[in-house]
Amino acid sequence: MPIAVAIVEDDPRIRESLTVLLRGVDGFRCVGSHASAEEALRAIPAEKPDVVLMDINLPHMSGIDCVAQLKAKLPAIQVLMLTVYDDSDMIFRALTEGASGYIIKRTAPDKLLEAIREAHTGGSPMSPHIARKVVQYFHQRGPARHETESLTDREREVLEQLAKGYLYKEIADALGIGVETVRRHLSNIYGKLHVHTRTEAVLKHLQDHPAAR
Amino acid sequence: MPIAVAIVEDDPRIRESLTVLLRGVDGFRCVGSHASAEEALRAIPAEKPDVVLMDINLPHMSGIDCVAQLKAKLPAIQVLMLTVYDDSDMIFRALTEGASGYIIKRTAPDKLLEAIREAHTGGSPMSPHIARKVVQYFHQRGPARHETESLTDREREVLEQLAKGYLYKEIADALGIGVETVRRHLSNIYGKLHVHTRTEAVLKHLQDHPAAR
DNA sequence: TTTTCAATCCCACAAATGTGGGAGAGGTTG
DNA sequence: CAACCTCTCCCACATTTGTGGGATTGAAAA
Repeated sequence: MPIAVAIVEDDPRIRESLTVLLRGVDGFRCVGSHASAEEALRAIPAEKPDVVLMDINLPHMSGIDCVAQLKAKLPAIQVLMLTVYDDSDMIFRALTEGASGYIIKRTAPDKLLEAIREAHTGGSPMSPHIARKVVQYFHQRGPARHETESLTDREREVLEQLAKGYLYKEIADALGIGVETVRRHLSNIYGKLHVHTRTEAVLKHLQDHPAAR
Repeated sequence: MPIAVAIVEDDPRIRESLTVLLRGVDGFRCVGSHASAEEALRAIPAEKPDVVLMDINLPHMSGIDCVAQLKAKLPAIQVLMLTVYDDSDMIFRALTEGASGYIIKRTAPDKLLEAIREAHTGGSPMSPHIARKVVQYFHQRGPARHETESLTDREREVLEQLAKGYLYKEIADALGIGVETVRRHLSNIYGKLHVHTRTEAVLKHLQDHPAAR
């Protein structure tokens, strides 16, 4: 069963060469190619591709906005961003909007085909240079200080609720305890973390738990 | 000029097979292989490898702590985590501690060599499955809502300070205005963001500015 | 010009938060 | 057993934060 691929790319030459590439290789099927985000949004739901190759720089609506709308309609679809830009902001925006991978355009054909295969099997292919930008995001936020290590399990639960923005009353209800107890826990937590305000405690929590929200 | 590689891996068989692989291929040079993090920390500064292959699951000190100490001593070194685990927490901790890439162990030899090359040339090779975990981190935090768009420039400045955990007094000093003005701004900001507490506002800010902080 | 709006500040009141004290129940460890 | 820790709750007080009502200035828009 070949992988159904749709292309969204405004440059006719690139669009053509991608189509030809996909037609000429076993295991792939090109089910559509579109010159604009608007056209893609109209046609793709009917084409039911497994993977979409999406240029970022499209005439009216950007590829990023197109991903957002496409994923809203078809959550299961895998979108690979295909671009010449390696701007960090673009990368993060595309990823948060639901893109599965991010490939730079001058990637060799065999690598591109491999990327499509990987995206289809649940992977997230990224050009090494792009991946580095993503990794730098984690480097930049600095190592976890593990300051929340000294907290007890219960205290960690309280802190987690606190980091969601709940009031003491709401935390108490969520954990099935009294507000006074929440206040007591927080007091102890603040002491251990060497902070004096709610926001500081939340920031320390977020630093120690990158994945949490 | 071959790429100098050091290995940190406690399983003697895997360590040996990696060493043999690197010795047998042009363009690579194995400058050291170590069975423990402690041994690696002692020896690697003298071996001056370009790239370190680091197992995560080491006997005493974990590979993650080893990366942290290694990067502290030799900031320019590139560390590739090599592991069987694809636990999200492990991945994020390794990356924040300074690892450049993250490869699962059952990767084919030619892919592994390519990963080492990529790491050496400034890329960040990640197994597709690992990359997907990283991408999911961005998906999970959801698309930026752009709710802070309606804020004025000044209000955005205030919110940014707020998100650092400062007291109103400190924000006022930082911006050279009165506390009353800060309170007024915050009041307006809360109205626009439809929140009623400091923490909720900070969370919205962080959602709109992933890279911030 | 009139109107609108952002930014600045003041006041007052209510609500939420931070900090100190104490205390009892249950569990673990030496 | 005694010492210690965790979790639970109560009280009191100070501080910080949230909300409403004003008011002035200056710049930009109608």
